[in-house]
Amino acid sequence: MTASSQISPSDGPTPRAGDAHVTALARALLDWFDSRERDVAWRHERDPYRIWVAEVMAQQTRVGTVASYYARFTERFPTVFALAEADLDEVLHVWQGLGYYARARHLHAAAGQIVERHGGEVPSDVEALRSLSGVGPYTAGAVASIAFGVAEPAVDGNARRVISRLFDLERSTPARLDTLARSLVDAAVDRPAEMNQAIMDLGGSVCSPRRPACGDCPVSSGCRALAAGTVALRPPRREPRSSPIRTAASAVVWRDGAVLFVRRPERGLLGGLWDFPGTKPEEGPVAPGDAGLVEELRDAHGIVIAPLEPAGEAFARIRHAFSHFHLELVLFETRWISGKAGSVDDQMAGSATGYAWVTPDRFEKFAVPAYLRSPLRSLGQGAR
DNA sequence: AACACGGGGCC
DNA sequence: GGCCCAGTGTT
Repeated sequence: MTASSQISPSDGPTPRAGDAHVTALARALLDWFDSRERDVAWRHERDPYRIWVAEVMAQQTRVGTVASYYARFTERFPTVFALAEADLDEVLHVWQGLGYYARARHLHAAAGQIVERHGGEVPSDVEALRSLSGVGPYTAGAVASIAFGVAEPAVDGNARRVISRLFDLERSTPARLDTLARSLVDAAVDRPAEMNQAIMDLGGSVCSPRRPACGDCPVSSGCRALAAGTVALRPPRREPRSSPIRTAASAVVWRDGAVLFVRRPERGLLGGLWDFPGTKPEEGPVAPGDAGLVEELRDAHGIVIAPLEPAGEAFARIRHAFSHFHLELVLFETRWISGKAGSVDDQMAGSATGYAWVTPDRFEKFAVPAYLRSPLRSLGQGAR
């Protein structure tokens, strides 16, 4: 049995904190949350540091994907101090494959800020949290409420959908969502953590984007969008953005049984990850062949490689979808002739110089974009 | 206000 | 194989 039968639909204008609709919603959501099997491992966490890490990982990423990364990350960096003292390169390596690498960079930077400003203790104050790198309104509210019991809303994408539907919001602006989420948190006396998680979990399960299971919903009788028949319209979908095709060529440069890795700039796409040297992705559906590859390595890296055969066969062709463009990457195997970029023996050159000659047995020690994993496996199998 | 920023799951 | 998802920082 759910508490939904106790909720009467209200058709009034703007709901206010403390009104009967909000009170009934809050009670039903808490009842539902309390009776539910918790399906998220870190919901049992009490350590603010670990809660913070989990919330940052959960941004933009499904919980099922996060789980193994979370286990590895917290094992390798068990405390704020461990994270603050680590090399960014190693943090990125643990983060490899999770995407949105700025999160890892900000997490690392924020650990240093917590050590400096707060003696290594994650702050409970929302403003202090908000001033940390990579901590925005959502993460600040989530950590404050879940780790410290502070009565602050935490509006992620799931909460946004749930609230937009419960209150049938035509336009769900951040300010509007914050006000309504806060009213629910305030109505859940002394249980802000459970209230926020109930809302988010509902959005992550019953109140899904496409096929909400309104028949199983603990607050269906208080859902104004359901009553109005507008569930599918709440929240309004953002119009899809165009995703142009960009093409690029990269070089697998062999030298004495090792391959040249270059470190990508910390800012920007795949920032701080290791990559093959090559041309910049340029718009256009036409395959670039090897055009410009030899010149690019000479001009950008001061490395001379053997000229590619005119009809040189590509080692691999990769298609990878980013959220805002499609990458078509062609890899060519080639030989080093001359140029700086350290030596094969100097294995420590990597992080400091941005260049590393890497033998296949060490490929896995480098953080690379997900789309290079498969080609790297192939390279490792055929020894040169 | 609009855009940059990954990768995986779903249909 | 294309579509969808969605916090924070930057501009």
